[in-house]
Amino acid sequence: MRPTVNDIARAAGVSLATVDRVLNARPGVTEKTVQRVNAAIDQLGYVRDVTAANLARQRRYRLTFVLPEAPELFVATLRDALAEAGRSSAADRTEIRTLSFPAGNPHALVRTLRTLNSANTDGVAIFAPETPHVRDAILRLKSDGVPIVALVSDLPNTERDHFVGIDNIAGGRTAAFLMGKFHGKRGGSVMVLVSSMQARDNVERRLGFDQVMAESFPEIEVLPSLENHDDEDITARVVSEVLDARPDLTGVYSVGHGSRALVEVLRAHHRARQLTIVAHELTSVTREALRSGDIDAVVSQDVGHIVRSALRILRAKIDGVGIVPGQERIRIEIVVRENLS
Amino acid sequence: MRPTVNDIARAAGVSLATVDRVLNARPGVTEKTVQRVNAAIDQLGYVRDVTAANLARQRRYRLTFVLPEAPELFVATLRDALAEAGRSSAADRTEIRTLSFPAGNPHALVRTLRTLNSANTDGVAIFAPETPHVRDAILRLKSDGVPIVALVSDLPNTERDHFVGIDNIAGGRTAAFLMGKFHGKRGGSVMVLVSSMQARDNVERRLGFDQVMAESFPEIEVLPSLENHDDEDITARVVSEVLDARPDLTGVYSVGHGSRALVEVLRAHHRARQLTIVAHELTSVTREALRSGDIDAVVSQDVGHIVRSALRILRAKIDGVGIVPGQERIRIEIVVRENLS
DNA sequence: ATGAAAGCGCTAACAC
DNA sequence: GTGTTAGCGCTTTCAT
Repeated sequence: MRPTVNDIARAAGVSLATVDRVLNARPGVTEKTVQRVNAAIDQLGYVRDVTAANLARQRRYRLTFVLPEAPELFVATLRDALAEAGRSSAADRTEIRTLSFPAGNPHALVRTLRTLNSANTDGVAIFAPETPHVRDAILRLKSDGVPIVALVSDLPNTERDHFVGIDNIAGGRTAAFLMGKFHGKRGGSVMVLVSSMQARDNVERRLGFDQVMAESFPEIEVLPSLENHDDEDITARVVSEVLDARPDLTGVYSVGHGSRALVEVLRAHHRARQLTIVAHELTSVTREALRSGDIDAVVSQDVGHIVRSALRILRAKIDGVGIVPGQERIRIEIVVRENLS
Repeated sequence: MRPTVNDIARAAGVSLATVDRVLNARPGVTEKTVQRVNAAIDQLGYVRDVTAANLARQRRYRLTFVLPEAPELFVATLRDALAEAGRSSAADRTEIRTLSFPAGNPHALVRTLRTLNSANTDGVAIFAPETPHVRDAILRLKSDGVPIVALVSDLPNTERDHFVGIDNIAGGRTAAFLMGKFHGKRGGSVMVLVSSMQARDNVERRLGFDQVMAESFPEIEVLPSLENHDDEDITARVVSEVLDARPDLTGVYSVGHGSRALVEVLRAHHRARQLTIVAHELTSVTREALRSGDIDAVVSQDVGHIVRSALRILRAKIDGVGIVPGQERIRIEIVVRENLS
């Protein structure tokens, strides 16, 4: 039988209330008593039953997800995963609220963040680019005692409690490895399409991609980044231009979270099948393009895992308990036609 | 505020005990009362608090894992994952017991299974080949009311409650896709090394592999399976023979759970780098061989995920609650040098 | 500074 | 058949 607070109380010769005070590091206990209780705790090997504690405490976890209002399908899949998680969240006493801000509008984002405080939320998960004002808003929330996790794109200068997403440099390296290996030993040139060089994840992916292309596949020329700012018209135009200008093109690397316009243009030009195409994020578009053979490989991250992980981590931070690191490591998934779930 | 049993009792005009009886489908309640309680339940939108129920019930989950005593590193990684899970299992009132049987000894396995019953275990996870006696032993356990999940290799004729592992046909298809794509458009021949054609997962992988090689890469010849029965000496010998007999060999597909001897022989013959090599399961050996470039790709399954999933599913079956399918889907992971955790 | 006692949402004896 | 009551392991007033 596992020892309970009662066993500790008896062993230490104090009351339940005192044990509880020590357990929760609350003031009003003599140092000597604290010692005695702690001695009993590790002598009996006590581990507190978090579920019982939460029951007594009537704990609810009011968690807020802050997501961009963006056209990319990836964000939609993330929202779907969140909605799915919301369905079973009542069972874990979790209330999920989602706040949206227009992508690329840091002011709106900051305004949104300003509405949040420890009185109305117990934890925040945020998918947003890091700008100075955003950083300040997050620091304020943190100092208000609200745990924060960064989703998908890290916010390294905000003291966020955790980053839930893939290592994007390694993601770019993986994309390059696949590009090089699928490409074959002949020379060629690869177009790189990014959504924005402001987005940290995009920059990191491009960096990793360049590293491996240079190291391992020097015979392939990597063209300068084309920025599309997540605008499908821009994408259509710049991709068309390159396609016309470079009949020798052999590959395309789509760095950002959206690939719809790219796939459409490549198909219209009848170039998709001859090119080696590597994209990021599994969405209805990339899924279908993998199936048809238009895209060769997708480097992805499991949005369901990201959401569940964010929830677990926030709850753990709120409860002040540890996490299982292995369970929270978001893997860099490689998806090809044959392992398409 | 979420409604509680008290609210239901009040609304239905009955006592707590009666609500509890209805909730747990226990006998001794008039049909009419049942109706009234159920009406109140869905009128108030009641969802039972499973943690509170488990607290009151003092529920412990005594779970048994039955694993082969096998030389392959993969089994060792599975055991490690289990040990890791065991460390935090006290928090979820779960007691994990591991039973081992000598690989390839169905009698010993059956003897082990016979020691199990509903009095000494609440759920069983088993990684073993399906033989008639094994099937009977499992059916007996099932009819004793013990939930069963099959790990890694399915036991489809045993009415196991769930299979926790990858779709091995798709796993073989994935391996073939990588083999073909990495191989390049020249002809060639691929050696296939299986551990045993008795093992269902091996057979399925080989099947999937052949499908895709025939469909998509007909220019590559796929050689007949070489069985090694997980014996490293046999592996060394047969691989050496083929290597000598087929200087035109261009690829190797390692189907089984172990690849140590294979990697060693290929290195000794200085053939690893020129060949396209695809193996299964991420272990210290395949990890190192990916890093060195000796193995090109590994098709794997996350053992940590497998173990956590098995635990969640068994607990859910015991509690009679549902699972989140997306969370329990074991992904077919593709691991290359650059996304090596 | 410490303790007694009630209660969180649910289950399970034991009455009636 | 149905209700009363005492917990499960922990937290939290409110006394002392």
